[in-house]
Amino acid sequence: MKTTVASSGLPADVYSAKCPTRQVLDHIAGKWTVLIVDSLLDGTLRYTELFRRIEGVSQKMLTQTLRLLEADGFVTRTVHPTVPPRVEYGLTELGRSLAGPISALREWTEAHINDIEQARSARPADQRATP
Amino acid sequence: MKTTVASSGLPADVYSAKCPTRQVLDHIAGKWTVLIVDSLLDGTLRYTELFRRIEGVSQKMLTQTLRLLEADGFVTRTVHPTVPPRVEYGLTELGRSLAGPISALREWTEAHINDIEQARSARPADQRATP
DNA sequence: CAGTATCCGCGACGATACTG
DNA sequence: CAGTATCGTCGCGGATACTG
Repeated sequence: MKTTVASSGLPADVYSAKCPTRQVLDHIAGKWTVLIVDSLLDGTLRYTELFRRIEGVSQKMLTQTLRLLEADGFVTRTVHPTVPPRVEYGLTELGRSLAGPISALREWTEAHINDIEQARSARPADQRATP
Repeated sequence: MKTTVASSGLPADVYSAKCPTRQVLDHIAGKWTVLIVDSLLDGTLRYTELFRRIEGVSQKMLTQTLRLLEADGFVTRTVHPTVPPRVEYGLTELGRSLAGPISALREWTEAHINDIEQARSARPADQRATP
């Protein structure tokens, strides 16, 4: 099924540099995006919970990526006006739909890591076709 | 199913900063990776064919990403010693296995672009929980 | 054709400090 | 707790030119 982009009337095509799908792919394909969306699949999490769960992320990148995901309509941000403040992040319906492919990518990586490490160590010479 | 990383004996976990799966995720989650792997799903392509198909990629990034995918064992590079040279890129078995989740991501993006653009324009105010 | 090689700007990203 | 704000760097990535 081919989708037509409503705003432009052109077909959706990530191979086209000008197609808005390309920019969305850039967002989705970020490493922090994968880890955040996958984290929220099991339920909402607070800012600090995300921060601790995703090792190596800086506050800046976590906040930045969350804002981006919010703007794209993947993530909800709920502020509880308590003191101290409590902010819950969760997935929208659209976000849950995205979480399928995203989690598949994480699972694939964890499942095939040994194949990959083996390929890296057993670096073969260039294959040369015999004419 | 939980995978154990052979080289370290630790469980595979992309949330751990030191786990090799994290680095692999970084490679896989690159935008050019998605477009290249998805392109090769239908069969081998020559360098120039990839270059023309993936709008906006520079020679440098195309070559660099191809080398990375080759080192990780996802892509084969076959040089035909003709003149002019002919270099064919294809997927390994591991690469074809990766192409499933990757293509799902591309398809999801193209299918949901209108939902996303709608979410972007209809930027709602912060949801505030009523205490 | 299928790449290297080189230069370089600029934004991604991390570290640190501060705040409602 | 959940962020901003600010600064500094580092390497991503584009542009251009050259080669087997």
